[in-house]
Amino acid sequence: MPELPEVERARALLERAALGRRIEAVDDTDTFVCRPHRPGEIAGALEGATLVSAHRRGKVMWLETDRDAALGLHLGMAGRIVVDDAAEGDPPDGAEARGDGAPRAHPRGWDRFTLTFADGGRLALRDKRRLGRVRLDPDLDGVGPDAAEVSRAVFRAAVGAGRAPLKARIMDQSVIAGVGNLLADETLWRVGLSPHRPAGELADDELDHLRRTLRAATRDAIRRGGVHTGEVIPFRRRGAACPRCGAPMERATLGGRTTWWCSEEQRG
DNA sequence: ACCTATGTTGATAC
DNA sequence: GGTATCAACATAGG
Repeated sequence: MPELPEVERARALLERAALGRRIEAVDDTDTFVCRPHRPGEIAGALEGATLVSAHRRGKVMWLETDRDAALGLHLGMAGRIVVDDAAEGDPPDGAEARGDGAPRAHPRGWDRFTLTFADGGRLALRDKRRLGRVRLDPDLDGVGPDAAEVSRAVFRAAVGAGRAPLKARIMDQSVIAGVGNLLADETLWRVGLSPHRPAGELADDELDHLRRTLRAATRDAIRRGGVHTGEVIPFRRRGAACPRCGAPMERATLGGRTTWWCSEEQRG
């Protein structure tokens, strides 16, 4: 699930539901999710601290505390943030208990990291695949500028270089941060650019158009609830036709990820 | 049963 | 250094 839009919604949930609360206990016993920390290390740094702010760059989130320690959170491939047993996007409280709402996406058994607050509530990283990650004081050195905020000049210089295919370039988190597989396909389809174009061959006006469209696609996805709400996402399947022009959608593996594009509007 | 697929990233090899 | 490939995890589905 989680690309920039999902992470931003998770960050907003943390901001409105977790700030100001005091941490009483920490479960950091999943050594894969909490690597390279030892069990108890994160707990020792955070127990007794109060959460004061929630931040994001690309797909990396972190919570600052009233101590010297920050709590880094990465949702990986399937992670969600759950506060007081409600995740962002869940049906209203009580719906599940009454049996008239959609079931929660993941049972509590997939909580890989948990903060228990002094008020009795809890915050969890719920992640069935365990590819999410929790770290103290996360290192942001290798994370490029946020895809939703990068300036035109920086975007031109960063994205318009190299001979890797355009799709691989915009998914490179050290180049710009936040774009994943679905947002990349959605954005390139909206612009009408081939995912195979060598990034360094793009003209400045193409890069500007790409940046504008990426920001629009990102905004739309945040507002609508996630990258799966993209216009072309339902057409990423065998036999589908482009919803704009009717030409066949094509598929290939690019940058290690399954890529779909319109055979007509996104010619190389 | 067996094979593929999946929104991520990081280590490794060329 | 930049780029490509595979492995890490745990499912779900054909």
